[in-house]
Amino acid sequence: MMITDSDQARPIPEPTLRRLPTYHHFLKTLEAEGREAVSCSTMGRELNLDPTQIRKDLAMTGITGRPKIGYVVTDLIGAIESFLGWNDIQQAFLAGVGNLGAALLGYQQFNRYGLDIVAAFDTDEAKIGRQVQGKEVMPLSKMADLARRMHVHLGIITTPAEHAQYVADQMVAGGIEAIWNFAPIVLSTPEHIIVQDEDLFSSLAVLSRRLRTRLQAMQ
Amino acid sequence: MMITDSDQARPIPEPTLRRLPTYHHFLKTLEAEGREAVSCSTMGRELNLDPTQIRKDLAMTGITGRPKIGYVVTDLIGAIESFLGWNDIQQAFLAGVGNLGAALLGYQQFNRYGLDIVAAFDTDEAKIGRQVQGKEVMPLSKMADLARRMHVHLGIITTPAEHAQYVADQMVAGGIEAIWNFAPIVLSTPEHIIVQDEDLFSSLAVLSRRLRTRLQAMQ
DNA sequence: TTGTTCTCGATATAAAATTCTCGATTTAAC
DNA sequence: GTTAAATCGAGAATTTTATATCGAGAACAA
Repeated sequence: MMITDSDQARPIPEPTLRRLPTYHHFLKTLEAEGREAVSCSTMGRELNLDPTQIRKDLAMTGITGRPKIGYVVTDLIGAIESFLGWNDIQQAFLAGVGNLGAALLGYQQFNRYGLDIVAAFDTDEAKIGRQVQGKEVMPLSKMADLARRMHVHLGIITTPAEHAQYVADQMVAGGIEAIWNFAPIVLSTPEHIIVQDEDLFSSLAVLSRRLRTRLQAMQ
Repeated sequence: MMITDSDQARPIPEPTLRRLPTYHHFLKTLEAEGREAVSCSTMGRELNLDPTQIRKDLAMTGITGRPKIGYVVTDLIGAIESFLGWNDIQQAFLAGVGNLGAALLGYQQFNRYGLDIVAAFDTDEAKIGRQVQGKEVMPLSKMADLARRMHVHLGIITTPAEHAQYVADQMVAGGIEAIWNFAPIVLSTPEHIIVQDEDLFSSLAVLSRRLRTRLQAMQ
């Protein structure tokens, strides 16, 4: 019987998933330099991580290394990409063409990481019909219907907090399976919907607290 | 002897810090609705979190609740804000006026969360001298010196990965204490510098993997 | 060939975070 | 008053995550 990573009984730890892109990026630079192989010890030194932790993370992708050598760089990159599903590109809709929404629309890099934002939606009449980063902004009212017809499974919410729940409801109505939510609220969605929150303020809180503690210690 | 939260011997768990803004935002909406008090059970139901976990998180801020009642909403908001240092506003420099950098420059909300981006820097001649979101873009070469003269302690990096390390070095040279890093690389900085990484791709990885697993399960 | 060094991978241990349990306390209803 | 319901706060138990240990395998130098 063939063993694939989807046979894994236990879900992948989220900390592991969050570290994989770090490895991926580092490996890409190694690849660009022409490095053939790399060990966890080397990576650990560069990335300030425990080598054992890296080894366990990488093992999750199903790849195996060789004693004394480590892992083949290109294989490792491929393993991470296929593990994360970055090979088959997902089409996505984005709702909320403000500062952040426009920024995400312009992130060409996403195309290399499994994500293609194919359309943007907003309720602001001034924005509808205009092109932002080369993508046309359409009325939010058309989103659900279009999502269903185009079989789009992924939605990105970059609206203000107060509109995020409505947008999420529309996405669910349109048959969207997963939501990348940049609004700082907890969305209420059916059980089966995958929601990934990306809250800038969470990150800012960690930073603020540390800096405050530091500055206070210095008086 | 007065006990303040800075007397805490043990560092605050990062997961706790990351959840505090979630509570804060929820409490703000309660406040707007005129709610006087709230219990952990109520919050837990709304935010899909364990009430005990919320209770422990809130206890970190030093606030105390009352049985049967819960916490006073406005007190709680104040406790979180002062705990995170969101009351005294930090001036910050931002380097890298691309899509994301420009978006952050336009985030007026930051002013209410202890952050004021006072200047932006870039190496692109086409951007230098221009106003972005009402803030003038200056040459990166002037950043370190200005940081020192203006006593700016916080730097935000929104450059492409390949320039992030150089920018970080400049920030450190300018006496900056803390860096909010949006570039997807691990910065190498002196021990005492606080670095908070905000990697969109980490978040995307979690989402990608879950969606891939889901779609695969459905064939 | 033989010994040395490096690294993987499995297992064990430790630390951190979450969840559960329960007594004490307060409010509000009876 | 007395009782019932709700909730806090402290501590225990569980789960998850991170780190340490160690044997075996592979490359390389002598």
